[in-house]
Order: sequence, then C-alpha cells, then structure tokens
Amino acid sequence: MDNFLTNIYKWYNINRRDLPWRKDRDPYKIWLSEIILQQTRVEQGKNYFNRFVKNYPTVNHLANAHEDEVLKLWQGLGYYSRARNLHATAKIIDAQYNGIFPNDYKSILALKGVGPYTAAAVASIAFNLPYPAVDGNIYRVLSRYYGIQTPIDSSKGKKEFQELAGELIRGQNPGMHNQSLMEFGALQCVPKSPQCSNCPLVDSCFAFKNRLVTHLPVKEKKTKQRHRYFYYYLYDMGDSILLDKRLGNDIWQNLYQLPLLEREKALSDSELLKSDPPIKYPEVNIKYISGQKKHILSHQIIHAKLIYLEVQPNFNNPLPLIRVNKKDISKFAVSRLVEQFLHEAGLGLE
DNA sequence: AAGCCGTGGGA
DNA sequence: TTCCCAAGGCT
Repeated sequence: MDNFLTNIYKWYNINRRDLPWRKDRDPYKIWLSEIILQQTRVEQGKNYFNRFVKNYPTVNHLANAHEDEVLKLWQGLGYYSRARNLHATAKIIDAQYNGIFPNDYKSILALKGVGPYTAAAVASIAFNLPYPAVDGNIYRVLSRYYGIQTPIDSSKGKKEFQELAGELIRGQNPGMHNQSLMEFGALQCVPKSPQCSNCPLVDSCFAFKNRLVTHLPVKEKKTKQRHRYFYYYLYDMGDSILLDKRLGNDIWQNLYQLPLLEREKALSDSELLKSDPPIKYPEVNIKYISGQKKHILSHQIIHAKLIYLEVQPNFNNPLPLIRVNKKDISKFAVSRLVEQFLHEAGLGLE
C-alpha cells in the first residue's frame, strides 16, 4: 500500500475525533451532517446537528416540518439555501423514496443541495461506495503533499484533484479513507501554520521539502464585496411589532426581518427622517435612531441602522407585513443582523 | 463560468 | 483592524 495512505490511516486511528455524526451509519444523519458542514467549521455545526437530530430524528420528521420551523432551527448558521434544500430533499425522500434514503451515487447526487462532494461523502460513509470526496481539506492535503500548484478554484484544478483522489481511493475502505484524509486536513495539515514539526508525512511532503507549505493550495479568485445600506424600521405598537418575510433572489431568502428601506448610499439621520419609510403611519413618535452597524458577509458589507418608531396600536398593518406579538418574535427565523437589532431593542429574547 | 449565498474564529 | 477561510452548491 502507498506509504502516504498508510501514514494517514495510522494517524487517523489515533487522532480521529469522537463526533456526534460518527456514532452510527444512518444515511439520514450522515447526509444532515454533510449539509451542515458545508463551508462550516465542525465546532460551529455540532450544536446545530444535535438540535436537528433531536427535533427531527428521521427524514420523515423533517419532511413533516414547516419550512419556517426548519429555518428557525438553522438560524445563525448562514447559507440558508442549505436549510431550504435540506427540507425540500427530505420531502422528496419521504414521498418518492418511501422515506428510505437512496443508496446509489447518482440518485444521491440528484438531491437538492447535494453536489459532487456531498454525494461522494454520503455514498462512501453511509454506503461504503468508492467515490472520492474532494473537499477543501483534501485539496489542501493533496496539493501540499504532491506539490500540485493548479488553482483549486479552476475547472482544470478541480478535474485534476478529482482524478488523483479517485486513484487514491481505489481498493481502500471508502468511508474510512475519505474521512481520514479530511480529518488529517482539518486537524494536522491546517491552512495556517500547520503542524509540520510533528507531521508523519514530513519526510515525503513536496510542499515541506520545497518550502511551499504556505503557498499551497493555490487559489486564483478573490471575491469582491459590495456595500449596501439597510434601514430597518421597528414599528412598536405596544404589545406587538411588524415583521416582513424576505422573498426574491437575495440574501436571507425566506427569513423574516423588520420592514426595510434599502439605499445605495448612506443616509444621514436628517436625510433618513425626510425619506419615505416602508409604511406611513398617521402618528409617529421617533424613539431613537441607532448607530450604524456593520454586518460583514463573504461578498457584501451591509451598513445598517434601526429606526425605532412608536405608533398607534389600533392600526391595520398593510399586507404582506405581519403583526407579531412581542412575546412571539423569537419564533421567527431572522438574520444575525436583525437578531442583534431586536436584542438591542429589548425584543426577540428567548 | 463566474458570481452569489452567511457566519464566526483565529492570526 | 483586517484578512483569510471552513466537510460547497446553485445559477
């Protein structure tokens, strides 16, 4: 057997973590964990996984939930399309597969929210099928050990790493193989200041021998961030406030928010007071305007303020806005940004 | 194909 | 503070 894999496997037997999704091989839980862990650190995803399993022990439980409830449970994890696709896929498995998780690669890959990586991970870990899972960890480990400098975010690079990973998994225990490589990348061969001094592969690692560790893997694309200016209006009607569901092709799709005024440029408080609010009320008392809060996403920087308005309680809210009792606010899924504003206003507490 | 989709932690 | 980026997928 290849010396590279021998060492990785040996390392894995000693260093593998005792993670909640490694307690059994239930394909539902393997799939759930893989969706949660997309672009997400294990430490961040753990609690969410445990809460999902507790609330939805089987795919049938998840399928029978309302999307609002699933999004609420997902709140704070980010990339909310994962939650929407997770729920939609649960419904498909429940209805079309009779609640039994599909056990072949092509069917798994066809599920919403499941791409090449996740399909390979589920197929190998849950069903022991020999598909190479190529995630960020494996790009890093392979690029360093074999000295591959093709950008991992290019189509050429993806193909190259996919083929190499396919050769490596041949004849191995698929689930153990994929997990050992990922775990090695996650704990030993980490992105910044990896533990080369006590690495079992240091003698044969191309990057270490050639002082390329900090330069690998190579990425070529840099994401540009655009600035947006959000002005949230808190309409305080005494016992209740107004919420709004975010629809359309934008961030935080299907989450709730306070009625929003968006501008391309920053407004001063005096400009803000002259602007048309999302809803016009006959009598308004401006309690306060918050300071500007900067909310940073991977591709956007949102500059936001909260305008706290006290309005008459006996006033019909214009649809599709919904009037929500203050004690029920925490039942609605909201972005971290809205959650913070609500919190600072003394609302939405559990 | 390239841009979009969140959040939090660490250096 | 600023930057990188983590078990990617969709359009």
